Amino acid sequence: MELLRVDPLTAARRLLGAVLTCRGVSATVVEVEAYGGPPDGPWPDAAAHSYRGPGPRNQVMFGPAGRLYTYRSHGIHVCANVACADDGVAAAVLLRAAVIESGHDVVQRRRGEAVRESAFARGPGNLCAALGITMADNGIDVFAEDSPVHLRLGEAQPCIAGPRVGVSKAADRPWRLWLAGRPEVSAYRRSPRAPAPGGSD
DNA sequence: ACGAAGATGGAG
DNA sequence: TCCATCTTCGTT
Repeated sequence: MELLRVDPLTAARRLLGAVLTCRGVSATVVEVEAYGGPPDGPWPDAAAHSYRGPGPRNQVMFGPAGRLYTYRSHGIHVCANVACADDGVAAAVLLRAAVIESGHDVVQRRRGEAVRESAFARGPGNLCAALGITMADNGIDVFAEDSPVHLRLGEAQPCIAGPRVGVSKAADRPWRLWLAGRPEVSAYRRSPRAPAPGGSD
């Protein structure tokens, strides 16, 4: 996908407003985080899974743009990224929150009756739970017509940037982007292990 | 081989 | 603030 063959921050901007369709649900992406870049290149990112080189878990980050990179977080949750940049360059954009456009009944069933609509896909783990994305989806091309997880890019939209959530390295780098005025965007929580704000980054 | 930390989320 | 749960990684 040509539009995502760019650095992760630019790709993140292009993914805001994109429509994700998967297993009976479609949703508009409203919050993302950029990750990656070569460790010795112009975009070194100590918080990225790719920072210490390719391995079984993160190999999709090193592949072509437009592939889904899923990983398990804390042994419990599934989180999803879209790989970006050129083939061979490790970079990806984490999908952090979305607005459900259709399939509300399906999402309510998946997330539980007590969950409110604004929290349906708030947070990367909840987003995957709502859309039915699992670890079996790792590596699929989200721009292929017959893909079970499909993405359609939208129009460029004005967005706000701030520090990434939950990372202890490069904690102040403003690589989290979101659309203004959206209640579905997750709350900012700094990692308790991150050094004091304003430290080296 | 062992232990700590982790791109989280929900409860207290 | 704490904990569930398990994989990955750094250290012994």
